[in-house]
Amino acid sequence: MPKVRTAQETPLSQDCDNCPIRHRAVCARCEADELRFLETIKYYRRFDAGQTVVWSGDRMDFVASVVSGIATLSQTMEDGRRQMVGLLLPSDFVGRPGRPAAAYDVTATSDLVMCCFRRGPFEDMMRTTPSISQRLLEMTLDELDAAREWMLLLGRKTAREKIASLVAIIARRDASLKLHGRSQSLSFDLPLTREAMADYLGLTLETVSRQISALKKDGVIQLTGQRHVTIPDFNRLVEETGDDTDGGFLV
Amino acid sequence: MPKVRTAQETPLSQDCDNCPIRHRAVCARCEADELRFLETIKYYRRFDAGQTVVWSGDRMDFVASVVSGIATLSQTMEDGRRQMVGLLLPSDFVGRPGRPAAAYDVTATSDLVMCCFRRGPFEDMMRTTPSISQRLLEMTLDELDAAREWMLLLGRKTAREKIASLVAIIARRDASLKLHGRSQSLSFDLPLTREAMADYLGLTLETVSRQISALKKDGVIQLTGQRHVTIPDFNRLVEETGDDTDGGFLV
DNA sequence: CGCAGAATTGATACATCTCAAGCTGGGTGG
DNA sequence: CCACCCAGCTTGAGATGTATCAATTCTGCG
Repeated sequence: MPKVRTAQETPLSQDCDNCPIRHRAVCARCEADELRFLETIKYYRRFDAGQTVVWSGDRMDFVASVVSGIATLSQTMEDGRRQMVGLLLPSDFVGRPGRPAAAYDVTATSDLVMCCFRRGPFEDMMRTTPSISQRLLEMTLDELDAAREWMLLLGRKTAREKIASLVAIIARRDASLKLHGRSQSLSFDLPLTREAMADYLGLTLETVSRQISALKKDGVIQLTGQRHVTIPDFNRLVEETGDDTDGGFLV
Repeated sequence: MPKVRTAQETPLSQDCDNCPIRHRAVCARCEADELRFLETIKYYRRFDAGQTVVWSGDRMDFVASVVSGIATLSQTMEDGRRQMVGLLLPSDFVGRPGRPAAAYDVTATSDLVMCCFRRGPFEDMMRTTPSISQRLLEMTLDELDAAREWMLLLGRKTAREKIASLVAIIARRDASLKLHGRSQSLSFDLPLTREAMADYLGLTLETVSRQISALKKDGVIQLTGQRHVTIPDFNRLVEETGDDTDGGFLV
């Protein structure tokens, strides 16, 4: 039967105008002439699910946008304890202008396509092109808010609240992509293994599994197979997250 | 004996040239004429230790730099669980351009002086002055790195490692202010109560107290009174943090 | 001197981790 | 085509680190 198709096989256009993340990525505010320049310093790279994009400490000669798929940022301690510190979705930015080495491990969680910009020319462009650096500032401030939300989760939430929060975040993102209404029942695949969820939530994978089972038993979520989730009542799920039920949601 | 002097009593110059944070704050890269403009939109505010600067959700018509003293950013859940998500030291930036309301509680941990810029004019200036927005981007990227380091601490470190990490961070900052050599014995005051440390570390204050006692008993730190700490061997302390002993330290 | 806030210390409870065994589903080789 | 295999997942039993509840003890200050 057909072998799994690896990510390298399909070619990609260099054309920024038809790019699916054109209006959300770091280039969102660029004018036509600026895009033409970006096209000269960019190249696409594809990774299969599970592949490592870069290791922490490796030299990194590019910065990039996630075009499709999901990647994670994580840190590992000497004895192997691991903490995910970023979940990168399409349009998110990877790398730090001015920094020659990766500060975190970057891993493709699904098949992944990245739009890479050679770091030197990109840095030059940032100096002269406010539309790039202003957009990057905005995105970085959003990421900082998300990181702080995550600090509350890691420091103070219970295992059950952590799982509910993660499911709610994935549900929200999925809903925003599919443009559903809010209160009807939502249904989507979890893009992470139990182990990756554990790394994200500061738990063990056994605890993740137990809490998912508990939320299922209590009717907060329904599972089809191991990855597919249905949310019968989104408000009920939000109650389980420990967050304010009324507004105030960032990112 | 003399009454505690409240923060309001000493007047302050508006002169940016003599500002103690001139070369580290958001204005670090400004030219003389840009400073002259900033002087027209800025004002100082003082807060006593313990005072709240703003509450999460409050309207916030300014952004600001910490001139002296220490402030914290924190989030509170409905049932009172609290997590600190930022520790603001002199030269750090408070507030988000473009956001009309505070996203976090901001509290003065010590007597505090802030240099506030009216938000509207500051945002206008950002659009036209790359030296401001580029510096802000750099500072925000640094904060994001610090937040991610903190996520590792919150998600994966033991209580003992958390305390050691906090003490090491305060020691490093103190050393960088005083320009000590690295390995000689360091000595400084903890700028936080046990409760504030607990909020920072995702622990209870009892656990903080116990772990400080344990590090003291093991000779990793020495205590004079409840707040003053001496580090006889900085490398020994770093070993207790769980971090890589060799290089790779961010922020 | 005595009070109030901050910190320490003790005893116990409990959430999560750890170690271990078994399950499930999809791909593969015989 | 079937049995096997393996990664991913679930479940169980017991260990352990931290929280919780409750007394004291410090310390600075009025």
